[in-house]
Amino acid sequence: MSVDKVNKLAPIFKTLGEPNRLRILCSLGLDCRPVSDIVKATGMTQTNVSFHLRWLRKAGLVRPERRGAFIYYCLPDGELLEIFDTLSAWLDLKRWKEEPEETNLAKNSNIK
Amino acid sequence: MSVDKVNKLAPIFKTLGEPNRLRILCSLGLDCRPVSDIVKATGMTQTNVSFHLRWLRKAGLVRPERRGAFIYYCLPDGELLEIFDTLSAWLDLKRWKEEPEETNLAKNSNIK
DNA sequence: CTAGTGTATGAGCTAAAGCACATATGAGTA
DNA sequence: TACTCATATGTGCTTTAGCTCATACACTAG
Repeated sequence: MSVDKVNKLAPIFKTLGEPNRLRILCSLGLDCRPVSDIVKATGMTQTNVSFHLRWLRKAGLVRPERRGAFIYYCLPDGELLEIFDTLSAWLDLKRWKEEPEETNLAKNSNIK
Repeated sequence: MSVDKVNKLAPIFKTLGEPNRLRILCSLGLDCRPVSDIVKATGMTQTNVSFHLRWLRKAGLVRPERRGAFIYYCLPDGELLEIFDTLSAWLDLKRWKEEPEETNLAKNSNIK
């Protein structure tokens, strides 16, 4: 994988790596929703939702759309959610087992 | 998407969101490589590579395997890299355009 | 125009991440 | 055993992310 790809993907992963931002994407699903809906759905403060929406906007993962006094946010499409599912399934099957509680690679030679 | 899935995915995304960690995964590809190889390939310091490898281990994305004096690191399989490609392609096609340099949603009503 | 609602922004605090230096551990070798 | 190489860990520093409070901005209704 190229340097370019790393530079493109890392900021996206970083954006997705914050649980509240992932919850916001989650709560959007395939619909467009106003901020106030997201606030209700997630239980986060309005300020904090707006804070994270800025990250998501800058990452290009959501788009704001004003409708009267409200600003609706939408995902580009459903594929991102599908990628989440693919990754989730992969994690369940393939991920290496967690190292047993604080394995100290230097102190225990339990590796082979 | 459920709360469980968010709790499972967010730490993975967070792990992948650090450019140096992504570069390390990158430099592994489908092979198993010793730390010293990663150091050479990435130009990072040994300390820093070890620091990030710990994150990757805890996330279950790499596994250490001692071979003599060396410790080799491997990915579980190639699917993770494929997921990267899928996401990368999606970003190229579907991602919303970045908001024009510091668009201030409060100050400009250029949103329809 | 004024008041009220919805949302974004700025300042400031705190906790955590990223990094390097020094050092410890573990394996191989003489 | 003692020495060297490969890698991990501990400590401390600096930067950044996440959060909240207060406030500004945009729109609507009267």
